[in-house]
Amino acid sequence: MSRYDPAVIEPKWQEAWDKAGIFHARRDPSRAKYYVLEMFPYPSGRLHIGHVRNYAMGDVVARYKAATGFSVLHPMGWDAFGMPAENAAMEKGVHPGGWTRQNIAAMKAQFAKLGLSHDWSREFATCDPEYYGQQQAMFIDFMEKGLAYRKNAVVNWDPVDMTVLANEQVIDGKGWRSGAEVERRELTQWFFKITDFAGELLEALDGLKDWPEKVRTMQANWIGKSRGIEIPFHLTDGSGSIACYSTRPDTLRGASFVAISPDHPLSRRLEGEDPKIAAFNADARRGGTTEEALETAEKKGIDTGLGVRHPIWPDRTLPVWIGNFVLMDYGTGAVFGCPAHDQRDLDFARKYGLPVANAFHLPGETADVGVEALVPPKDAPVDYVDHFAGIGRATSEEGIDATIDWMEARGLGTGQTRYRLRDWGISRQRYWGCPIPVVHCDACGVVAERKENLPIRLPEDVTFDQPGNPLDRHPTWRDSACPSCGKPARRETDTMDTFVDSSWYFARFTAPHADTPTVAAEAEYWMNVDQYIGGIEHAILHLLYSRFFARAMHICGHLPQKAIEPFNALFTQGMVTHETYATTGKDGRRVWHMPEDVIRDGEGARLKDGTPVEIGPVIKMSKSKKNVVDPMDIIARYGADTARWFVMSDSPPERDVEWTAAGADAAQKHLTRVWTLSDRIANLPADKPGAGDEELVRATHRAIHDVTQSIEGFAFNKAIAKLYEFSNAIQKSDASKTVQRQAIMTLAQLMSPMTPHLAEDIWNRQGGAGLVAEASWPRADPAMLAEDSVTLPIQINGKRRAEISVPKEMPASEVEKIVLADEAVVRALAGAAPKKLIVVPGRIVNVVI
RNA sequence: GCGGGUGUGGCGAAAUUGGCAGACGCACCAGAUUUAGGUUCUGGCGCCGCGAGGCGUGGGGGUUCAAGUCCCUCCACCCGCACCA
Repeated sequence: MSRYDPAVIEPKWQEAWDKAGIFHARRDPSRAKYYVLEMFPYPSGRLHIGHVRNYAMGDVVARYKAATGFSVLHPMGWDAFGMPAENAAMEKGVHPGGWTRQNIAAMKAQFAKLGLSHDWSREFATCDPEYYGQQQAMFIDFMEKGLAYRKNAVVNWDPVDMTVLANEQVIDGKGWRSGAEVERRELTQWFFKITDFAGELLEALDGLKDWPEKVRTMQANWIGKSRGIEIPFHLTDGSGSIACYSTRPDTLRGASFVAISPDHPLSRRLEGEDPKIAAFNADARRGGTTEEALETAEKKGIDTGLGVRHPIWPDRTLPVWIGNFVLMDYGTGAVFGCPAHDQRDLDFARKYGLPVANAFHLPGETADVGVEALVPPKDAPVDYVDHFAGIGRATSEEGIDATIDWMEARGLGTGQTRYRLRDWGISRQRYWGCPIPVVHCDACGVVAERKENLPIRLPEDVTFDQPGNPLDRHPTWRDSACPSCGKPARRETDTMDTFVDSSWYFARFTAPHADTPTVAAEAEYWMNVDQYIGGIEHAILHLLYSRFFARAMHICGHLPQKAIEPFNALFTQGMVTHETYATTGKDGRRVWHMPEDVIRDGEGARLKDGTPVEIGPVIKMSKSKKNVVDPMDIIARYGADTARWFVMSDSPPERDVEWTAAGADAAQKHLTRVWTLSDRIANLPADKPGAGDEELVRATHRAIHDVTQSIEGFAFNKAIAKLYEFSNAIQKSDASKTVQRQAIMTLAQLMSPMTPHLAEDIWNRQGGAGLVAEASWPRADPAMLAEDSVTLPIQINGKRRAEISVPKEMPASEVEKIVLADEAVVRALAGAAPKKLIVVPGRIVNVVI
């Protein structure tokens, strides 16, 4: 009698797969391809359980698709540039490259233990010069096509670390690392022209049928299309005009002031003339850009003393204010305020005593706005007051359309479609990123490197003992020659945002070591990614950037037209959560404890030394709350198959799943049971008489059908439930050895996408040919799915009262006879005839009395 | 504020086109095996009720022979965006 021992069988089968090389993707035009991709990890040094869930799901898809005959591409690599490596360099004095390489090696060893069907022959890290050199080549292509350009921009500047910070790295107005108050600085930065594609990126979302609705909506909101009109308001002093953008020109009658941003050119000019304005603007700029700061920020303004004429009624003069709430980088940086129909304008008007006049009323009402602005839904009819285009009762929607037409026809404004989306600033004052391949020449200006000089490699000899970008203070790296005139020139020392690296890696996997970014034949065959799997946290940035990049790559000839939407289907998996455990320390502060240090019994929990522990909410695993489990510990204790089985078993894949020791124990018990069952079947006498053979054969086909359907529908939890059912059926069966053996082998096959090692071992012990990983997916025989007889529930007035068993094909008239003769029905009818008798063939019967 | 989503036993969850609510698993209860068990096996397990029976898918209303599923309305929670004119 042997025992299920994952520690023995898992390495064994991993080695067998490796030796057979079965996960190497090969371009095979005679077969349909399937490209499944999980978002590649940042090489932090350790896998976490969320990775396990993500890759386990991808592995189910990859192994299933391979079994059903597809030529599968399932690659893996490393998103290897980024801040943590530089932080490690600063804190521990190691080199970011060495640190990253070590982490990659460590994580790769961890990956190996999971038994995933990745094609490691295509592995690369984004910090490989071979990879980022091609990225630099594309940057030059983008420059030539006008997709990459330089401009001045206001950025978050950390004065201590001396670098630009992304918005996400600014917390409460302070640098996340240094804690220094972040300044807003104007710097010349590189941008990608994603705004050129705003409309297309928005419209194409409709075609992404296999993306989560949520992600599509989030992207649509992010792109933020609006339709409006730009209206010049002429200054009364004749010195020009202020262009205001509005989506509500129908409310022009109620305009009572114009507000401009502190960063508006006019505002800047006035700063030099009026110290009070200078002070106001400086104060406004200091205000943090964090959500909290914005939410609590008071709407403040200062009267410039200037006036503008109302575009419709030129004899009316509106004051021009500077408002701290007016954004320079949306619209024109200037708005007209209509207090009656905008709450913010109303608050502002009340505060500074500006007039409030309705542009419309709700039908049947005439009262003017008080403390609450009147903003009805855009499809609700309103009665316009004294409208210049003669509009009476109309919806706001209609009012806006008519107003724009009327004003455009008279040259009073220009209809416009605008987007919130802004160009993607990619410059980072960092060492550990892809160098931007340009040089600065005193004579020629900014010049792209020659492609034959690529890759522009990062220098190895750098120090991190001072803040700022080591590339800036490197003695020789910056020295270069101008590719145009040959004179001495300086290299660009900014590197690219790491989101650039991850915006095209999926395309690079199709030809990972080519000396061009992609290879046409490979991209043509393998693109698109058929199934992409990752976290919802990338719903906007990564996925939007990738969609932009695919379009830009297509324009530069690096991807076929069909790949401009690179991900056919997207799946966002839920997180792995865990209970939290806390005690209260001497200073009254909360002390968190790791699950491995806690003994959970019944309702309570205590530390291993007996101290009672408070059980906290089930939340995403995080280092700070210490509610983490290490996948390597889990594998050492339970095996990879148990970990994989459990993270997919309890909850639907898109939902969070709670990791519990009890759940993991249960998963392992079940796998042990299946293994033992296989062992028992193997030891059955060959001439064992078969009782219930047909029943088990039917159950087998039913299981094939149900599990296949569930995997196809990304319902791994349901697939696992069906597998439980099937193994229970085998357990209870008294069929002949041949039939039981067939059933357990089918079970192994059906389990193989989730628990590949166990499946392989059972397959092998039952004498299956070759590797189960290479076997064709079983097919359900439709004849075996059809049942001969069905159990029909009988309802009386919609309540279930009895059931009958009838042949499946029995005509309704026959069923009716049986139903009317049924004891419960006879009793309920008490001699009367039913009002109605509904027979849904094969389904249900309802007797209405 | 805007947008998206979710509400089903003690818990995680199932439930083709409207057709037996609670599959499967966890926890729990009972029994058996065991020197012992945080083992294994068997059975039970929505709620109320001794029972007959009644009630049950966030609340209320509606359509239907029949509603977790369709319609109206209200509530709660979660997520995303948010001074976007």
